[in-house]
Amino acid sequence: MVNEIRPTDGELEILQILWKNGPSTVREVNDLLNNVQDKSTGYTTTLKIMQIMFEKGLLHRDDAQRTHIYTPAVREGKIQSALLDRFLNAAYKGSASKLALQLLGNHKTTPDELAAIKALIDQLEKNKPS
Amino acid sequence: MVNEIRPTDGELEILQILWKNGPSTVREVNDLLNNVQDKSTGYTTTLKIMQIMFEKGLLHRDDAQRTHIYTPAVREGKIQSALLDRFLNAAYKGSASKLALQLLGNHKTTPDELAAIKALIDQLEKNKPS
DNA sequence: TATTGTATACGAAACACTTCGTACTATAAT
DNA sequence: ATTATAGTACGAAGTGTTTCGTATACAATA
Repeated sequence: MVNEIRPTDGELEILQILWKNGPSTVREVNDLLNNVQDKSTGYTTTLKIMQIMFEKGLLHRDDAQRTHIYTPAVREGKIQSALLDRFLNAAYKGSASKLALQLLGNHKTTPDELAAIKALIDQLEKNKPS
Repeated sequence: MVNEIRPTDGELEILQILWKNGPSTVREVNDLLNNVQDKSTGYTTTLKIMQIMFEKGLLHRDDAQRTHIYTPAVREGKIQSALLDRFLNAAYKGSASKLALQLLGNHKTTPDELAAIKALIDQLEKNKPS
Protein backbone atom coordinates (compact mmCIF):
# COMPACT_ATOMS: atom_id res chain seq x y z
CA MET A 1 0.00 0.00 0.00
CA VAL A 2 1.19 3.45 -0.85
CA ASN A 3 -0.49 4.51 2.35
CA GLU A 4 2.11 2.76 4.42
CA ILE A 5 5.00 4.79 3.04
CA ARG A 6 5.82 7.24 5.75
CA PRO A 7 9.44 8.31 5.74
CA THR A 8 10.41 10.66 8.54
CA ASP A 9 12.05 13.98 7.81
CA GLY A 10 15.46 12.49 8.46
CA GLU A 11 14.78 9.58 6.16
CA LEU A 12 13.50 11.90 3.48
CA GLU A 13 16.73 13.87 3.55
CA ILE A 14 18.64 10.70 2.91
CA LEU A 15 16.27 9.65 0.15
CA GLN A 16 16.72 13.03 -1.51
CA ILE A 17 20.46 12.50 -1.56
CA LEU A 18 20.16 9.01 -2.98
CA TRP A 19 17.66 10.08 -5.63
CA LYS A 20 19.97 12.85 -6.72
CA ASN A 21 23.33 11.11 -6.46
CA GLY A 22 22.49 7.52 -7.25
CA PRO A 23 23.78 4.49 -5.32
CA SER A 24 25.91 5.67 -2.44
CA THR A 25 27.74 4.53 0.65
CA VAL A 26 26.91 5.65 4.14
CA ARG A 27 30.04 7.78 4.15
CA GLU A 28 29.01 9.60 0.99
CA VAL A 29 25.53 10.25 2.30
CA ASN A 30 26.87 11.41 5.63
CA ASP A 31 29.38 13.74 3.99
CA LEU A 32 26.68 15.29 1.84
CA LEU A 33 24.43 15.74 4.86
CA ASN A 34 27.22 17.51 6.72
CA ASN A 35 28.83 19.52 3.95
CA VAL A 36 26.14 20.43 1.47
CA GLN A 37 23.56 20.94 4.19
CA ASP A 38 24.14 22.61 7.51
CA LYS A 39 23.40 19.48 9.52
CA SER A 40 26.11 17.96 11.65
CA THR A 41 25.22 14.34 11.93
CA GLY A 42 27.53 11.68 13.33
CA TYR A 43 28.54 8.88 11.02
CA THR A 44 26.97 6.13 13.10
CA THR A 45 23.76 8.11 13.29
CA THR A 46 23.47 8.18 9.52
CA LEU A 47 24.47 4.52 9.40
CA LYS A 48 21.79 3.56 11.89
CA ILE A 49 19.08 5.44 10.08
CA MET A 50 20.03 3.90 6.76
CA GLN A 51 20.09 0.45 8.35
CA ILE A 52 16.61 1.03 9.68
CA MET A 53 15.46 2.31 6.31
CA PHE A 54 16.82 -0.89 4.83
CA GLU A 55 14.86 -2.96 7.33
CA LYS A 56 11.74 -0.98 6.53
CA GLY A 57 12.21 -1.65 2.84
CA LEU A 58 12.85 1.98 2.02
CA LEU A 59 16.35 1.21 0.72
CA HIS A 60 18.03 -1.65 -1.04
CA ARG A 61 21.63 -2.43 -0.37
CA ASP A 62 24.46 -4.28 -1.97
CA ASP A 63 26.61 -5.84 0.71
CA ALA A 64 28.89 -7.77 -1.61
CA GLN A 65 31.75 -5.51 -0.59
CA ARG A 66 32.65 -4.56 2.91
CA THR A 67 31.43 -1.08 2.21
CA HIS A 68 27.74 -1.46 1.50
CA ILE A 69 26.08 0.47 -1.25
CA TYR A 70 22.56 1.75 -0.78
CA THR A 71 19.92 2.62 -3.34
CA PRO A 72 16.37 3.92 -2.89
CA ALA A 73 13.75 1.19 -3.05
CA VAL A 74 11.05 3.63 -4.06
CA ARG A 75 10.67 6.16 -6.85
CA GLU A 76 10.82 9.80 -5.94
CA GLY A 77 7.52 10.61 -7.60
CA LYS A 78 5.75 7.82 -5.80
CA ILE A 79 6.89 8.95 -2.39
CA GLN A 80 6.04 12.52 -3.24
CA SER A 81 2.55 11.56 -4.31
CA ALA A 82 1.98 9.60 -1.13
CA LEU A 83 3.28 12.40 1.05
CA LEU A 84 1.36 15.02 -0.87
CA ASP A 85 -1.82 13.07 -0.46
CA ARG A 86 -1.29 12.76 3.25
CA PHE A 87 -0.35 16.38 3.64
CA LEU A 88 -3.29 17.57 1.58
CA ASN A 89 -5.69 15.71 3.83
CA ALA A 90 -4.00 16.61 7.09
CA ALA A 91 -3.50 20.31 6.47
CA TYR A 92 -6.07 21.24 3.82
CA LYS A 93 -8.75 18.66 4.43
CA GLY A 94 -8.35 17.55 0.86
CA SER A 95 -8.90 20.87 -0.87
CA ALA A 96 -6.27 20.78 -3.59
CA SER A 97 -7.24 24.15 -4.96
CA LYS A 98 -6.81 25.84 -1.61
CA LEU A 99 -3.35 24.37 -1.35
CA ALA A 100 -2.54 25.43 -4.90
CA LEU A 101 -3.66 28.99 -4.35
CA GLN A 102 -1.65 29.34 -1.18
CA LEU A 103 1.35 27.74 -2.82
CA LEU A 104 1.36 30.05 -5.79
CA GLY A 105 0.57 33.05 -3.69
CA ASN A 106 3.30 32.47 -1.12
CA HIS A 107 6.18 31.34 -3.24
CA LYS A 108 8.14 32.89 -6.00
CA THR A 109 7.57 31.04 -9.20
CA THR A 110 9.30 31.79 -12.46
CA PRO A 111 7.30 32.75 -15.57
CA ASP A 112 8.29 29.46 -17.15
CA GLU A 113 6.91 27.52 -14.24
CA LEU A 114 3.70 29.54 -14.25
CA ALA A 115 3.35 28.87 -17.94
CA ALA A 116 3.81 25.15 -17.41
CA ILE A 117 1.13 25.11 -14.75
CA LYS A 118 -1.22 27.08 -16.93
CA ALA A 119 -0.63 24.67 -19.79
CA LEU A 120 -1.55 21.78 -17.54
CA ILE A 121 -4.72 23.53 -16.45
CA ASP A 122 -5.68 24.18 -20.05
CA GLN A 123 -5.21 20.54 -20.79
CA LEU A 124 -7.26 19.49 -17.77
CA GLU A 125 -10.03 21.81 -18.87
CA LYS A 126 -10.04 20.30 -22.33
CA ASN A 127 -10.13 16.73 -21.12
CA LYS A 128 -12.82 17.30 -18.59
CA PRO A 129 -15.34 19.73 -19.98
CA SER A 130 -18.08 19.95 -17.40
CA MET B 1 8.99 32.45 14.66
CA VAL B 2 6.61 30.79 12.25
CA ASN B 3 9.27 28.14 11.87
CA GLU B 4 8.65 26.87 15.36
CA ILE B 5 5.03 25.98 14.69
CA ARG B 6 5.05 22.24 14.29
CA PRO B 7 1.76 20.64 15.27
CA THR B 8 1.69 16.87 15.06
CA ASP B 9 -0.92 15.05 13.00
CA GLY B 10 -3.01 14.49 16.09
CA GLU B 11 -2.79 18.12 17.08
CA LEU B 12 -3.68 19.20 13.57
CA GLU B 13 -6.85 17.13 13.67
CA ILE B 14 -7.89 18.94 16.81
CA LEU B 15 -7.02 22.31 15.33
CA GLN B 16 -9.12 21.53 12.26
CA ILE B 17 -12.09 20.84 14.50
CA LEU B 18 -11.60 24.04 16.48
CA TRP B 19 -11.12 26.14 13.35
CA LYS B 20 -14.30 24.75 11.92
CA ASN B 21 -16.50 24.67 15.00
CA GLY B 22 -15.22 27.56 17.04
CA PRO B 23 -14.52 27.47 20.79
CA SER B 24 -15.18 24.00 22.11
CA THR B 25 -14.87 21.79 25.14
CA VAL B 26 -12.77 18.66 25.27
CA ARG B 27 -15.94 16.61 25.20
CA GLU B 28 -17.14 18.25 22.01
CA VAL B 29 -13.80 17.82 20.31
CA ASN B 30 -13.57 14.22 21.42
CA ASP B 31 -17.09 13.47 20.20
CA LEU B 32 -16.33 14.95 16.81
CA LEU B 33 -13.11 12.96 16.56
CA ASN B 34 -14.98 9.78 17.32
CA ASN B 35 -18.21 10.32 15.44
CA VAL B 36 -17.44 12.43 12.41
CA GLN B 37 -14.13 10.75 11.84
CA ASP B 38 -13.43 7.06 12.17
CA LYS B 39 -10.97 7.52 15.01
CA SER B 40 -11.75 6.02 18.38
CA THR B 41 -9.90 8.12 20.88
CA GLY B 42 -10.40 7.95 24.61
CA TYR B 43 -11.60 11.06 26.35
CA THR B 44 -8.54 11.45 28.53
CA THR B 45 -6.32 11.05 25.50
CA THR B 46 -7.95 13.99 23.79
CA LEU B 47 -7.85 15.91 27.06
CA LYS B 48 -4.16 15.27 27.50
CA ILE B 49 -3.29 16.32 23.97
CA MET B 50 -5.31 19.51 24.30
CA GLN B 51 -3.63 20.27 27.62
CA ILE B 52 -0.24 19.84 26.00
CA MET B 53 -1.31 22.02 23.08
CA PHE B 54 -2.30 24.64 25.62
CA GLU B 55 1.10 24.42 27.27
CA LYS B 56 2.76 24.76 23.88
CA GLY B 57 0.72 27.85 23.13
CA LEU B 58 -1.20 26.21 20.32
CA LEU B 59 -4.51 26.72 22.11
CA HIS B 60 -5.99 29.29 24.43
CA ARG B 61 -8.43 28.24 27.08
CA ASP B 62 -11.05 29.76 29.25
CA ASP B 63 -11.08 28.00 32.61
CA ALA B 64 -13.58 30.30 34.28
CA GLN B 65 -16.04 27.43 34.40
CA ARG B 66 -15.35 23.94 35.53
CA THR B 67 -15.64 22.81 31.95
CA HIS B 68 -12.84 24.59 30.12
CA ILE B 69 -13.34 26.04 26.69
CA TYR B 70 -10.56 25.89 24.17
CA THR B 71 -9.85 28.07 21.14
CA PRO B 72 -7.05 27.95 18.58
CA ALA B 73 -4.21 30.34 19.34
CA VAL B 74 -3.15 30.42 15.70
CA ARG B 75 -4.88 31.24 12.45
CA GLU B 76 -5.55 28.40 10.09
CA GLY B 77 -3.87 30.11 7.17
CA LYS B 78 -0.76 30.80 9.15
CA ILE B 79 -0.33 27.21 10.22
CA GLN B 80 -1.03 26.03 6.71
CA SER B 81 1.59 28.37 5.30
CA ALA B 82 4.17 27.20 7.81
CA LEU B 83 3.41 23.55 7.17
CA LEU B 84 3.33 24.06 3.43
CA ASP B 85 6.71 25.72 3.52
CA ARG B 86 8.17 22.90 5.52
CA PHE B 87 6.59 20.27 3.33
CA LEU B 88 7.70 21.97 0.14
CA ASN B 89 11.29 21.95 1.28
CA ALA B 90 11.25 18.46 2.74
CA ALA B 91 9.52 16.67 -0.11
CA TYR B 92 10.10 18.89 -3.15
CA LYS B 93 13.33 20.62 -2.23
CA GLY B 94 11.55 23.91 -2.62
CA SER B 95 10.23 23.49 -6.15
CA ALA B 96 6.73 24.92 -5.87
CA SER B 97 5.96 24.33 -9.53
CA LYS B 98 6.80 20.65 -9.26
CA LEU B 99 4.46 20.36 -6.33
CA ALA B 100 1.75 22.27 -8.16
CA LEU B 101 2.00 20.12 -11.26
CA GLN B 102 1.79 16.91 -9.26
CA LEU B 103 -1.06 18.29 -7.22
CA LEU B 104 -3.16 19.28 -10.19
CA GLY B 105 -2.28 16.13 -12.06
CA ASN B 106 -3.13 13.74 -9.26
CA HIS B 107 -6.25 15.25 -7.80
CA LYS B 108 -9.63 15.98 -9.16
CA THR B 109 -10.23 19.67 -9.28
CA THR B 110 -13.45 21.28 -10.30
CA PRO B 111 -13.60 23.69 -13.25
CA ASP B 112 -14.29 26.54 -10.85
CA GLU B 113 -11.20 25.78 -8.86
CA LEU B 114 -9.09 25.50 -11.99
CA ALA B 115 -10.42 28.84 -13.12
CA ALA B 116 -9.53 30.41 -9.79
CA ILE B 117 -6.00 29.10 -10.01
CA LYS B 118 -5.66 30.32 -13.58
CA ALA B 119 -6.88 33.73 -12.55
CA LEU B 120 -4.25 33.89 -9.85
CA ILE B 121 -1.57 32.91 -12.31
CA ASP B 122 -2.69 35.60 -14.72
CA GLN B 123 -2.47 38.12 -11.96
CA LEU B 124 0.99 36.93 -10.95
CA GLU B 125 2.12 37.23 -14.56
CA LYS B 126 0.84 40.77 -14.76
CA ASN B 127 2.51 41.88 -11.56
CA LYS B 128 5.81 40.32 -12.34
CA PRO B 129 6.51 40.73 -16.01
CA SER B 130 9.95 39.26 -16.59
C1' DT C 1 -26.72 13.27 52.75
C1' DA C 2 -25.06 9.76 49.79
C1' DT C 3 -24.50 8.40 45.19
C1' DT C 4 -23.63 8.90 40.55
C1' DG C 5 -21.82 11.31 36.65
C1' DT C 6 -18.60 14.33 34.52
C1' DA C 7 -14.76 17.32 34.74
C1' DT C 8 -9.48 18.14 35.30
C1' DA C 9 -4.82 16.74 36.59
C1' DC C 10 -1.20 13.71 36.81
C1' DG C 11 1.86 9.91 36.08
C1' DA C 12 3.46 6.13 33.68
C1' DA C 13 3.69 2.92 29.85
C1' DA C 14 4.29 2.03 24.93
C1' DC C 15 6.14 3.37 20.76
C1' DA C 16 9.04 5.65 17.27
C1' DC C 17 12.95 8.55 15.96
C1' DT C 18 17.47 10.19 16.72
C1' DT C 19 21.81 10.03 18.64
C1' DC C 20 25.98 8.11 20.16
C1' DG C 21 29.25 4.93 22.49
C1' DT C 22 31.35 0.70 21.93
C1' DA C 23 32.56 -3.77 20.13
C1' DC C 24 33.99 -6.14 16.39
C1' DT C 25 35.99 -6.94 11.71
C1' DA C 26 38.17 -6.22 7.46
C1' DT C 27 41.40 -3.59 4.81
C1' DA C 28 45.50 -0.69 4.35
C1' DA C 29 49.91 1.12 5.80
C1' DT C 30 54.17 0.81 8.09
C1' DA D 1 53.33 -8.95 11.51
C1' DT D 2 51.68 -5.12 13.76
C1' DT D 3 49.25 -1.04 13.88
C1' DA D 4 46.12 2.28 12.24
C1' DT D 5 42.06 3.24 9.65
C1' DA D 6 37.45 2.72 8.17
C1' DG D 7 33.58 0.02 7.98
C1' DT D 8 29.27 -2.60 10.18
C1' DA D 9 26.45 -4.12 14.11
C1' DC D 10 24.39 -3.48 18.32
C1' DG D 11 22.56 -1.60 22.46
C1' DA D 12 20.97 1.97 25.17
C1' DA D 13 19.83 6.70 26.35
C1' DG D 14 17.16 10.94 25.33
C1' DT D 15 13.15 12.99 23.46
C1' DG D 16 8.48 13.56 21.84
C1' DT D 17 3.76 11.69 20.95
C1' DT D 18 -0.03 9.01 22.17
C1' DT D 19 -2.56 6.34 25.22
C1' DC D 20 -4.78 5.20 29.40
C1' DG D 21 -5.49 4.34 34.43
C1' DT D 22 -6.36 6.63 38.47
C1' DA D 23 -6.92 10.33 41.84
C1' DT D 24 -9.50 14.18 42.84
C1' DA D 25 -13.08 17.80 42.63
C1' DC D 26 -17.49 19.52 41.52
C1' DA D 27 -22.44 19.12 40.42
C1' DA D 28 -26.77 17.08 40.08
C1' DT D 29 -30.02 14.07 41.93
C1' DA D 30 -32.30 10.35 44.54
